[in-house]
Amino acid sequence: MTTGTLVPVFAALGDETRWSILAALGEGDASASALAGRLPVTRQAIAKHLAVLQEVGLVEPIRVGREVRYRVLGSRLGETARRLEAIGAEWDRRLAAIKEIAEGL
Amino acid sequence: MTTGTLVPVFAALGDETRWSILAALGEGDASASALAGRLPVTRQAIAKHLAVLQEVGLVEPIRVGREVRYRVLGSRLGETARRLEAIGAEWDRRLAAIKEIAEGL
DNA sequence: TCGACATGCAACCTTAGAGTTGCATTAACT
DNA sequence: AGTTAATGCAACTCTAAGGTTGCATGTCGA
Repeated sequence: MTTGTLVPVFAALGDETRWSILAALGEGDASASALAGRLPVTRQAIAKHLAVLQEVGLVEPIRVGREVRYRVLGSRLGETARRLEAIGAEWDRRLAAIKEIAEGL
Repeated sequence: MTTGTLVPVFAALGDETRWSILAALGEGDASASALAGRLPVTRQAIAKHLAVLQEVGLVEPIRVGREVRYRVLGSRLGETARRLEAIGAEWDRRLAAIKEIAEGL
């Protein structure tokens, strides 16, 4: 699995429209044109967003005849979540250690 | 705990400089001025970033005399991670369901 | 009280990105 | 082959965000 850098993934997840796209894809794989029918933005705008999502591995393109359907990669979301969880835990550990020191234990 | 919207948190985490700040704060609480001494950006730029991080609950201000130190809230990172994990799991469940249907099970 | 250091506020610059329109291209289907 | 519907590419607009400089305000300490 492409464990690329984490920050761009968060940047990709930091946009409401992209979450709308992900939500729409949750109903089933769909093409940029199909998504444009359901969302209040242009097909080209959606195409750009899909490119961003694909870039960070959150989505996968699948050619079906003359169209390109996209599928959400839940595993990537899970992987990102686990890495974030690890970082959060690390901070808690540090805070606990600092607290002990502060309390003279 | 302020379980505000998720997207702004990701947007906040989607910037390299802010991660630098979080990393620096990992060494211990620090003020904007102190951070400016360690990072290649202005104090004011850091102040803006800290405002953003505080806005989404990733950081907490603590007045210490005439200065304002900031502390990372690891719990917020953990909370965000769990919510993302849940979403990822949900997607995996959907994909599994779709696969079953596709295979005629 | 006065100087030094820290924060707060405001105006400004510059670029990245979200969105648009328009056109070219490719590929399915009759 | 020709039509239709999809994608791909390019240029353009506009706003928000990251960053800067400058100055005002506030507060600790000698």
